[in-house]
Amino acid sequence: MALAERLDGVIINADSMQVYRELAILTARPSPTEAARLPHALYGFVSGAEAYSAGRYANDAAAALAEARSRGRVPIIVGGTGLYFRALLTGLSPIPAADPEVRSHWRQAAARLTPRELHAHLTARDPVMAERLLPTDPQRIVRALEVLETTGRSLADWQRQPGSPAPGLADARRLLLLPEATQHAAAIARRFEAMLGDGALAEVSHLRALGLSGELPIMRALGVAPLIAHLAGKIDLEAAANAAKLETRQYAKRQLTWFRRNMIAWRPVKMEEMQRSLREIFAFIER
RNA sequence: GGCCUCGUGGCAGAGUGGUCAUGCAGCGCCCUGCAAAGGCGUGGACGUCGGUUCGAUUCCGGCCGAGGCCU
Repeated sequence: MALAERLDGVIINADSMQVYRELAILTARPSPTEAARLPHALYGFVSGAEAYSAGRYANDAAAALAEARSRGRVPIIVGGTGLYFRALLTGLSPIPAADPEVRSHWRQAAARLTPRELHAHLTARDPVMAERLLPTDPQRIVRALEVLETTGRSLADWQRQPGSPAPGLADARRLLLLPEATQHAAAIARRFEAMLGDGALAEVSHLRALGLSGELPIMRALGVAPLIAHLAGKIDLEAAANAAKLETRQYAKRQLTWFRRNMIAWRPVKMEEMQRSLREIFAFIER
């Protein structure tokens, strides 16, 4: 927010869950007040009934960047989804979107078959990808199968073609906000309690009433499953909160593993020091 | 005071005279269109002291601790 104000910027989302309309509190989306104060893009604009994707994000974000440019605003891309940043900064291989029917066929197959059986299908059709993927990884096996079937070419083949970064990001300044490790668990707990105080339970209750499939990404947002279990009378609120905090900690850990590996050249900023470092951060951005 | 049951890794929970429980958590890691997803790997234990035995977490005894019943 401080950067956006200073630079006359627009804040563009890079978080896979903050795109969904139905979940504002639980995904820690910018509040309506914040959103009114400064231009924001790609927040809460997708129905939870849809499965959004990195591919769609790459297109939407490129459009948001172009729009920012045309208005003379500085784009400030903010979020925690490493793959979305990769999609923007490195680009994804130019693979056509999977045919919806083919996709749903293989996803249903995945629900019915064991991962190994699914993998056997892949081995029969695309030995190269089958070799590359573990027979225990149904999600990626499905992806390989649907790409092969809709395009007639192996995913391995497609992935040999490098993607291209979104235009204008070559000289992007990259900041990596990092939590203080020893205080992270406590911060996560506090954040979840605050979400409950802000009405997360009611939000999930509305989401639950939509009766969406549990397979959809929105239903896998952190805290959704435990809060639904509580609403269904299966566990008490404290147990639900503990479960939500636990899955958040586990997610944060995976996230950090990704960052360590993929965001090596980013400039680290300790979250606790962000306020104090603002001047320094401005200098880094504006150099 | 007596009798009985029990005492396994952070937690739950099997089991055995000599070889591995397992699950969860923790820790490490992977990642090109569901990524807040999906997947892989991994340390750590048998309350304590003695006895029996080639060998005891496993059998026997003392002690300590927990629970139950009786007085």
